[in-house]
Amino acid sequence: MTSSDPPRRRPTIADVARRAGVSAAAVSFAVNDRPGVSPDTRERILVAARELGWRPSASARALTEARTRAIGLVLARDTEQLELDAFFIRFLSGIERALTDADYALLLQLVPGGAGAALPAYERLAAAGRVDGFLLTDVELDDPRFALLEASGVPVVLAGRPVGECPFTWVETRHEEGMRGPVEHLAALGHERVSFFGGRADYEHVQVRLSRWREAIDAVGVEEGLAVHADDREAAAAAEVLLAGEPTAVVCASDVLALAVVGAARERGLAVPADLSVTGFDDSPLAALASPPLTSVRVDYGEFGEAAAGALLAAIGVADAPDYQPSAPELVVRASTAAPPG
Amino acid sequence: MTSSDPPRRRPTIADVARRAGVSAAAVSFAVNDRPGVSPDTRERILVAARELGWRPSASARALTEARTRAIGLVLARDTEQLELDAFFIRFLSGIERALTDADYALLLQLVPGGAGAALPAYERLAAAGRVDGFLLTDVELDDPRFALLEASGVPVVLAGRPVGECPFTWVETRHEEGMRGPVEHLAALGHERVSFFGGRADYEHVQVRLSRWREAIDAVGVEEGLAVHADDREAAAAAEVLLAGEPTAVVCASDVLALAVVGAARERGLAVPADLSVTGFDDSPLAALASPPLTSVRVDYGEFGEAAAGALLAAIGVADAPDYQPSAPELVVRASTAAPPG
DNA sequence: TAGCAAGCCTGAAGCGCTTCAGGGGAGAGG
DNA sequence: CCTCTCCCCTGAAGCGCTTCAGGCTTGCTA
Repeated sequence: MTSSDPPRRRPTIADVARRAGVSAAAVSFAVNDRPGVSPDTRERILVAARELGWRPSASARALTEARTRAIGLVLARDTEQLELDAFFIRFLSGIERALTDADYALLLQLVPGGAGAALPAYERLAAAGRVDGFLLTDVELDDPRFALLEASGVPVVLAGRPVGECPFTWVETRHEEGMRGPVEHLAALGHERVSFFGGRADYEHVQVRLSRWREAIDAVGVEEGLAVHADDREAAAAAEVLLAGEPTAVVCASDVLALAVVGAARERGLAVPADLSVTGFDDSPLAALASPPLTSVRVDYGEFGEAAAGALLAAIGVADAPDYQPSAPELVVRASTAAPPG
Repeated sequence: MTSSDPPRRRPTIADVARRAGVSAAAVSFAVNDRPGVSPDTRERILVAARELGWRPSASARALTEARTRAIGLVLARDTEQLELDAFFIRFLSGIERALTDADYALLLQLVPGGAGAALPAYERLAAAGRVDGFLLTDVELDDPRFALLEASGVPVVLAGRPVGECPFTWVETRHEEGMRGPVEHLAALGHERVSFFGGRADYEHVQVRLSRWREAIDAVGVEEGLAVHADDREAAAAAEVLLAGEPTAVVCASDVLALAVVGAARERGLAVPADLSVTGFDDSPLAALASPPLTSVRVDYGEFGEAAAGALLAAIGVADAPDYQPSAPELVVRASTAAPPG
C-alpha cells in the first residue's frame, strides 16, 4: 500500500451538516423530504451528502424509527427440496421487486428440517427486532409458527391458504384452477381415463389440486383414474405403482413428478406421448428441457411473491396494500401429450 | 379481541435490569458473557431476561457496536438463470450454516440484469452500513464491483477465482478437476473422440473447465472434438451445431447443457447412450431425474458456501478463518454414457 | 410603524444498547 | 486495626440518527 490508510471513518450526519453549514436536524429533514427546508438549503445539503458519499446509517435509523426496513423469510426445507423447486426462486424475485420499491431488504434464513426446526429462528429474529415482519410459506396444518408470531406482535403475511384458524392476512394464487387445463386438454385428445400424481397428501396445495382434478374429471365426463401421492424422493417407486394401473394419461402436480413418470414409463418400454400422455405443473425450466418437453401449467409465482411482500409492507405500514388480481394459470402444451394409443 | 391489547412494547434492557434488581450495564455484561458479574447475579439476570422474552435489540447493538451482524449477497441474474442452477441453492445453504454459528444473518438481494445493474444495490447497502461484508459471486473480467467495494472499505470475499487484479481474498472449489472424470470415463468406454459443450466463453469457470478438458483429452490420448459455447437459452440451437460434427461423446459443463444435447440427439433420431454418450456437470437433481439419468460430476458447493462465508466472517473479525480443503469432484456414472456404437 | 403570521432553521432529548472509569465492600496481609 | 487488593457492580457518556419545541427572520397587513 502506497497511500496511507487513515482508518476511514464513515461520514455521519454531522459531517454533512458541517459541510453544508447547517444543523444535523436540517440534514435529516432534507434527506427525508420533509417540509421546513428552503429549496436551496436542501440542494446544498444533498450536494454535501453526495460529495461525502453519505447515506443515513441504517442502524441509527432503525433505532430511532423503531423500524429495521427489513423483512424476514425463513425457509425450513432441505436443500434438495429447494433445488428443483420452480416456486421458490420465482417467488423470491417477486418479493425483491416489491421490496426494492420501498427500500426494504430481505433477510433470508434457510434452516434444515421442517417447520418445527424453524421456530427458534423466528424467535431470534423477532425478539431481537431484526425484521419488521415475516412472510410465511409452506404453511402446515396447526402451524406452530402462528402462536409464536402472534405473541411476538410482528406483522405477518401468509403466502398460501391457511388450513385452519389463522390470525394473519394471507395471499394466494389461483394455482388450483390450473388443474382444469390438463384434464380438458387430455379429454379433448380422446383420453377416457385420467390419473393423478401429486406430492405429499398433507400439503394443503396438494389437496386442493387433487379436488380440482376431481371436479375437472367430472365436468368433462371422463373416468377417474388412480390418484397417487409421493414425496419427490419416492417419486420413482410411486410412479411404478401408478403405471401398474395402465393409464393412458397422468396429470401431475409438479414437473418433477411428471419427469418421474416419464422415466418410469421409459423403463417399462412405454413411449411418451405415444403410449402415455403426461402433464406437469409449474412450467419450470425443466419442462421445456425435458425430452419430450412437458406439457405443463404455468402459474405466475413472481406476481404472487410481489403481492405477498406488498401485503406485508402494507401491514407494516410503509406501503399501500397492493391490489392483487392473481392471473389465471396457463396451460402450456408441449410434446408430452398426444392422443391415446389405438 | 377479548383481551385488551396495550400496544405491547418490546421489553428493553432497563426492564430486565429492574426485574433482576441490577443496572443495565450488569445486564449487558451478563448476556455478553463478560467477566465482572457473579455467577448468581448472572443467573438472576438471565432468568429475568428469559421471563420477559428479552433479547438485546439488534438495532441498538448495531449502533453501539458499529456492526450489523449481517452480510450481503447480491445476485445479479435473471430469474430463469437461477431456477435451474444447481450451484445457487447449495451455495446458499452452505452460507447459512456458517452464519448460524456466528449468529449472523444474510441479506439477500436479487437484481435483474448483469453485474452492472447490481452496483447501485451494493452502493446502497454499503453506504447505509447495512451489512458488515459482502460475498461476491459470478465474478467477471474487470469486475466493476471491485473498485466500488474497495473504496467503501467493507470486507469482501470472492467466491470464485478472480480473473485479474483482485483486492480481496477469494475462495474456490476444485470444480475444474471434475473435467477429468468424464473424459477418462468415456475413453475407458472406448470413445476415441470427445467433444465439449460449455456455457458462455467469457465466464472464468467455463474457460477453466475448457482447458482442463483439453488437458484430460491429451492425457488419455483421445482426439479432441468440437468445443462449443452457449448460453442456456441458445443451448438447443448450439447443440445441433455440436451434433452436426457427429460426435460419439459430449462432455458438458452443466446438466442443463447436457439435457439440451440429449434433446437435440433425440430429435435427430439418435439414442442416448447407444448412439451418443453425454455427461453433465454439477450433478443437480436434474441429472438423476432425466431419462436417461445423466452421468454427471458432483461438486460440493455447500462446503464452498460455508467456506466462503466463514472466510468473510474472519475478514470481518468475528470468527477464525476456516481451514477449507475443497473436496475433489466426484464422477457419478449413470445411464447417459456407454460404449460408442459399432 | 407596529404587530403578526409564516417559513426556515437550531438545540436538545431520546431511541436501547455497550463501554469505561470508578465506587464500595469484603477479604487478605501486615 | 489499618491498608491494600480484588471483585462486583453502577453511573454516565456516547453510537448516529429523528423529532419536537421553540427562536429568529422575513414579509405582510392594519
